[in-house]
Amino acid sequence: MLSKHTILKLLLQSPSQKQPKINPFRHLLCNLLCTKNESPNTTESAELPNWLKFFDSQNPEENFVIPSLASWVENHKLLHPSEISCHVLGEKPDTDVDKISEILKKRHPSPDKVVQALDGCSVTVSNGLAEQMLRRFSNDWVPAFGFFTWAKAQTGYRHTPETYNAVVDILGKSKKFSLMWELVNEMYELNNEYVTLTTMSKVMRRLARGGRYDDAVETFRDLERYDVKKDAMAMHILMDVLAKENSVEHAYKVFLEFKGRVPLSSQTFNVLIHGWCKARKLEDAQKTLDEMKKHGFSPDVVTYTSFIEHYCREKDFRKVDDILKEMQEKGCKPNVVTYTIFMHALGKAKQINEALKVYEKMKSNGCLPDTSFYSSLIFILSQAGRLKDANEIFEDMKNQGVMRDVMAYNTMIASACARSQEETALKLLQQMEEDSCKPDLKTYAPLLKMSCSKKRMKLLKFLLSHMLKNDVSIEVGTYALLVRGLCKSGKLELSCSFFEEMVSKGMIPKDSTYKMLVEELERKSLAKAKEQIEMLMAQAKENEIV
DNA sequence: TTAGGGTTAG
Repeated sequence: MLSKHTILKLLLQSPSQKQPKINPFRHLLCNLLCTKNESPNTTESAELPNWLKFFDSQNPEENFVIPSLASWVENHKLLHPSEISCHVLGEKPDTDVDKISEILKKRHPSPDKVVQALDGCSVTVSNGLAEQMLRRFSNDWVPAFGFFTWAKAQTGYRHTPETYNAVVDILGKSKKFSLMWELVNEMYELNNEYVTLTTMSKVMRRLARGGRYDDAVETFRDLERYDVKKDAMAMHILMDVLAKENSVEHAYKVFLEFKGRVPLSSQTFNVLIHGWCKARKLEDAQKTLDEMKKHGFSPDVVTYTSFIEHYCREKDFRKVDDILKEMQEKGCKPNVVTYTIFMHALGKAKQINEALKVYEKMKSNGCLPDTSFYSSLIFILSQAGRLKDANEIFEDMKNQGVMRDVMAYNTMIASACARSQEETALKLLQQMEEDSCKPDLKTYAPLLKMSCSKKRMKLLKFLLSHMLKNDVSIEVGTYALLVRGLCKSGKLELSCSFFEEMVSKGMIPKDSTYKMLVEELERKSLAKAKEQIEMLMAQAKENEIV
């Protein structure tokens, strides 16, 4: 029989990377156990692993699961997940995390220095702690890698494949490719089951994003060196990565090279067709479609939707109608993704009434809207200035049993910020927390922008600490936003300090950002500061070459 | 892990 403590621990573990935020079912069960203060009876406890499996197999965004959940949440005063883990499991609230963060936040010049700084700090590392720190510093490879190295040396602690994968990704993101490879090799030597397709997908994606397409392909060719199978799934991932990172040509080359060795499916062709469409190479997409048919595969809803997306991008809505007609003739039903793309494009093209007609058509075809669909709808409505309608849809999502995800919240927050409605925006941020919906960078961007333009420095400070608390790591775009925003509001000193922080993290400011700041310093005759910024920029560019 | 996600500009 499992103790209550063990049950809660099980519930609080994040089941997978795919669901970094706590599954609402788990959340709910935790609360039931905590608030009722009853020890669960034996049958329930024995059943728990099965229940967990069931919960995790449910997509929390699916429609059918939520109505009952929503009313549960209404009727029970839910604790925030962090409160559960702190108070019920008797763990200290966040002090270890804060302690390490304080050390990591100081700008150390190298991972070695980070290790030195961490040495002697009395913290016991756990897997949860490591995951959180790596998330928190995921755009900051020096402290992340330093922490990782330090943790590895702690007695009684061992990194999981997940933390290894996280660091592989962080290094790849910062284009520290040789360090990244060293780590992959280390993983494999440590345990030949540590390196998986998940690991290698990250490697391939990061290489491709860095423009190293051939290296990504080479990684695939060499997969078996790490005991990872070179199967259709791996090939699809590689092709998808290449196509998404702007080289569908490489994806096609991969297809040609391996099509005789790996079983093809409609997915193989769909990846390519989507890639060609995205690259606006319609003729090639068409050719691949012909090839698909030759191999005996009929175009499916994914295939058609890729073409629809292409015509939406071209704002050729007549062609979209043609394709929809063809789908109907072939008995291929559009789904919620198809409708979302079409509606969103019409909305963006300022044809809001046409967009709403798509919504009506979808409903009449018995296709249920999902979270993403509603988010899109809210977006186009607020873009069209129909705030009341947007708000209504946002409220209605709950009643329809559809979870409100980050995107829906982000849209609402951005819309409030665009209208300088500080209070509304912050209330939404708070509501998000209560909904245990984790904010991301896009949540904060409009808020940060607003606090810069309104010269609300206290709010800015609050937001930055809020971000840290939520493990949202600041990246180039956010810094650019802060530097420009503060510069425009005449907060030059602060603007400069963010510029400096950005460079110290190895990020390269955009020329436009740099120019704006320098010109402003010039205008205010702040020669010294200007010199400092020029020096930093030169330094940043130098680092880029190395 | 085949398709949907908003510009950082006045």
